[in-house]
Amino acid sequence: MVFLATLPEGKERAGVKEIAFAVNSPEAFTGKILQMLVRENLLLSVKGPNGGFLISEEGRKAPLYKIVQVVDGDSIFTGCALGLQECSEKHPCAVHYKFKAIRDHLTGMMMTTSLQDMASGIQAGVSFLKT
Amino acid sequence: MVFLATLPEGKERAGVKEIAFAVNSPEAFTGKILQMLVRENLLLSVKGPNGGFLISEEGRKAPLYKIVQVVDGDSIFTGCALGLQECSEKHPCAVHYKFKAIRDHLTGMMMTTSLQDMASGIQAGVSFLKT
DNA sequence: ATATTACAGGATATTTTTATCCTTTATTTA
DNA sequence: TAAATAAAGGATAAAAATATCCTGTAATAT
Repeated sequence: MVFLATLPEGKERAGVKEIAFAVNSPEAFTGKILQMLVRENLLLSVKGPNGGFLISEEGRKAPLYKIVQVVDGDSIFTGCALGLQECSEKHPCAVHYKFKAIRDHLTGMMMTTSLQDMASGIQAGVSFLKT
Repeated sequence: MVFLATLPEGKERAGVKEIAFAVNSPEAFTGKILQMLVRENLLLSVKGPNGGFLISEEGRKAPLYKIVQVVDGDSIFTGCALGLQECSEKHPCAVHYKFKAIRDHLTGMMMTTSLQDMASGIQAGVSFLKT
């Protein structure tokens, strides 16, 4: 997603191969993840010659939070630190409140971080997509 | 560890079976984790009749941080959010600084949380070790 | 001393996650 | 309209994490 967000206007589409290389991830595996993102409308795909993936309207507006949720589910935002099946205010684990603060921090960060935030560092050459 | 920390003076030792039941975890698997904690000197073990595990001097002083490190390694404290092999100030990923804040928050929380903190909530009946 | 209890640890199995392969389907361009 | 390109998706495989089994060894109590 970040790689696609760094593409210049006029060339905002890239194939699996190009994307996988850019992020140093196996091609077939990258393809599966791209499929998830297409199914959830964060990406659009185009088949055939000069096809590939590009960020959708919805995808471009989505915070990092949404992308993580689509790819990894939201256990990272809601799961219990100690692994309790039911862990809540009513039935908290031994670190429920302390861990909730961490999760809220994480969730907040991901809610307020946009692809554009991430892409601009890459574009400026100050942050990296691989190795 | 928390369960052992809740045991009263005079009965501070418990067997694998009792511990596994208390935290609703498979017995053999729990045994392996207890072994790790013994090897790292956070627990002491006693064989034979009336044997079992108890918290060592060192274990009782250890912050939650240390326990997590022994059981899960420290990738949770140092790993890159985007999975880059090398992610550092010199070669940061697109969320390096934002994620560092989260990790520091987590690390700080675990550094300052003691077993006693966790155990006292259990003892008071306000927090739980299972389900 | 011996029987019994309980942890230690190596070997093995299961499950989940990660990754690949291959056929099908859609699209483009010649 | 045919050939080529590229994503879609089901089936499969490999790797990693989680969990179990079983034999050995140490300690206790009778």
